[in-house]
Amino acid sequence: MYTIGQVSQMFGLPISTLRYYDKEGLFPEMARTSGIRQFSEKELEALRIIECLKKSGMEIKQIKQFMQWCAEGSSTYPKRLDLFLQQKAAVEQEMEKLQKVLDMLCFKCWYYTQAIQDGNETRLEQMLPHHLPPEIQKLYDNAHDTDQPESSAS
Amino acid sequence: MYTIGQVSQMFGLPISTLRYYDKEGLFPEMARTSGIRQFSEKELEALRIIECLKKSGMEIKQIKQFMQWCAEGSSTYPKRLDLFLQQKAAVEQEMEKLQKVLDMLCFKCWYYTQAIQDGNETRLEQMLPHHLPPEIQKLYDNAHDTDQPESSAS
DNA sequence: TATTGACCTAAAGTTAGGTTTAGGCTTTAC
DNA sequence: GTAAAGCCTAAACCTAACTTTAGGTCAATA
Repeated sequence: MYTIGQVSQMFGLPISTLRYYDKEGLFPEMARTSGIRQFSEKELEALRIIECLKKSGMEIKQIKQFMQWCAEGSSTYPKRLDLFLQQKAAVEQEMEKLQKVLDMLCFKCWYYTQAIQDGNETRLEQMLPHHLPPEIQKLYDNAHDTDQPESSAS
Repeated sequence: MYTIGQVSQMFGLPISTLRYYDKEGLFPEMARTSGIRQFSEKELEALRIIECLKKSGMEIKQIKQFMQWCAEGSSTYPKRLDLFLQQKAAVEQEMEKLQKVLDMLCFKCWYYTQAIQDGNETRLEQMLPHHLPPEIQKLYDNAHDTDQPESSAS
């Protein structure tokens, strides 16, 4: 069993954040002795999951839902599996987007390296939409191939 | 030249957001005719960069700084290059963190698939910290190897 | 002529995820 | 016995990034 101060140290989270999570219902089964929170191994694992789900883009309210399912027992295994499958897909999509962002950033790094060498952007502007060096063209095209919410058809 | 409504359509962004970006100084050189904003190719590329930098975790204020450097001319090429190098490193780090998140999610998917088959978690709890199947153990270890802000030494 | 649609501004409102403040208990060190 | 540490609550406050509201201009269409 750990106090809130110990858990704060272990996870590098402010005490106020831990209390906030508790108030939001993220530790539905946490014990108390004369008002003082008792973090057990169960709450530590919950905290690991909370950090994971937060980074995966999930909101506190949905995480609360999950923690309640955990408290409800084995009948909610399928719901919990679904949730993790969903978040897995969401993170995979997020990583694809970040790869595109990275391509844009790499392109810009190349671009400004050239601009510094040339002292201006005239040569670059001439190469611009389609006459870049092959490797750079790939980055540029990937970064600029907008996957907009198309209106398409008709 | 495009109107704000056209740009809103093209990028799938609300008009209010475009006006907000303008008010925050993200289009320092945008033209107007009798009060009406004229988005040129320059502003469209700016918008692509804005979306990229935002996804890379940068705040509006910092993006404004960058846009001002662009308006200042060739003397700011080195600053702009630095900024992109920095953001590139930030995104690479973010992707590493997301990979860890993904490992945790994959582990949990496996875990609940097993739990559903077994009907309970007793078998899983016995395997738990170190006796998981090799592939799963990797995921678990990677997800649980906390890179906390250690106090270390002494 | 009047009404519709697309643009404009300034200012107030919203939301999530915390953080801070103010006041209070309880236990251990001097 | 008193004061410093560590715990508690409720409620107010904060920030970023938008969004909404209220009121106004202007051009083209019915």
